[in-house]
Amino acid sequence: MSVLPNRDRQAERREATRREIVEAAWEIARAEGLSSVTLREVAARVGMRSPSLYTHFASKNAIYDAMFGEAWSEFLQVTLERTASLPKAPRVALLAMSETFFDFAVADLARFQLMNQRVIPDFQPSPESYAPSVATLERLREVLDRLGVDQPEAVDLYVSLVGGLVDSQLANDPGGDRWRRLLPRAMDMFADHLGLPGPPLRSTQRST
Amino acid sequence: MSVLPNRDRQAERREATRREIVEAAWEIARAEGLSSVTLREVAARVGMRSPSLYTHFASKNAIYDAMFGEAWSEFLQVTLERTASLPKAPRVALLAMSETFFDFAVADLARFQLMNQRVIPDFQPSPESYAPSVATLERLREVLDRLGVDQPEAVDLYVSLVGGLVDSQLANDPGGDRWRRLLPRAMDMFADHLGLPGPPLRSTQRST
DNA sequence: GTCTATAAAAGGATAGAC
DNA sequence: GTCTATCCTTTTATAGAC
Repeated sequence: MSVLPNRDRQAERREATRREIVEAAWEIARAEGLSSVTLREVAARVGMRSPSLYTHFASKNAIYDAMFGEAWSEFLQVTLERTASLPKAPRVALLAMSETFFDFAVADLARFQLMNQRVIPDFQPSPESYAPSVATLERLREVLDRLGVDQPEAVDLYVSLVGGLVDSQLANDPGGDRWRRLLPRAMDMFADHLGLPGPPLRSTQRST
Repeated sequence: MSVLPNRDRQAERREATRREIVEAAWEIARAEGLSSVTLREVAARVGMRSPSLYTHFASKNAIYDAMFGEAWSEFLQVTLERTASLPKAPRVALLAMSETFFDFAVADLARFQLMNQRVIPDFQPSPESYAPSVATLERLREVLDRLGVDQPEAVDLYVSLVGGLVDSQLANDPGGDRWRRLLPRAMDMFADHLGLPGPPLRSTQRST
């Protein structure tokens, strides 16, 4: 019957409600597009009226902000797990990482747009929500460096290369694998360029 | 004083008004974002009231459709001009093309989003507006083939590579050139991968 | 071809009762 | 913490006069 446990339970309940709201917003974003998220529909999905959302979020953009932070936190976690133990061979490791990133990005267009593109004109992530994205890139640099990708420009090139394949996949063949199948070739190209050791991931093939 | 000249003038005037409307929509899209285009503001910019727009376009999405078609037509024209006479050396030609594409894409975020990303949830381009994008890719395949990039997968890789650099530039360094500077390196990497002849575009540099 | 008037809906956000 | 009530704005689109 002490006070603190009650406070804890209240805080937990509050946090759970916040999560419910954000999850409802994700559902709408996935189904109807990021810009189609409305407070009314979010509220309806959690069994509330829209004004009640203001108890938990200061504005609609605050919900987008929570979504942004959550998405990058998830990606950071995926990154940390995937990079905790990588294959020794640099090329194999590069491919494993790329496939992880690719699959995460391609699994959810709305999430990808919120994380990496500027779809909501007046939305700017807060420093707290931005932090996990910085941490992710930091971790990526660290791992790439250990694989022999030690030039900053090469890291930029790697990010662009994988990101470009994701983009093409989402834009031109959503749900398919036309660009995902290019990952081994792309990683070989990249590894060859940097002179990374090891046998090629795929047998070199001629055009005819 | 014949009839047909009058008809012609009317048709010209009508077409000019359509162009004015689309140009006003572009201005708003560039200034406030693609999804912030509203009929009221478009109308205001051309000195009309919003209902009058329906004389020229059946719906708001019809305006987006005209914008989409116009953007790809411009890009097709830029592509045709740039590829009409290319440097003989494959690597130099690749770089020249990439720089043209990159600069066109990076010059206008709203245009890039409308052309290549799915920012407006319920917008689907009409076949007529989609046509110039098909023609552009066709022309690209043709030119790349002549440069020695004759595998379909290599074309996909090229498109992703340049597109990824554009994406990174727009997302992480808008207005800058951090990723544009990587174009020569990226083209060398790509050319090396395909065994294209010619000296590298940039001197090979070590990491230390 | 453009206007006024207006529909009809939906949007984000606030005030104040409970 | 959630509600009702409501504000005020904005949105796309239509009807009908001129």
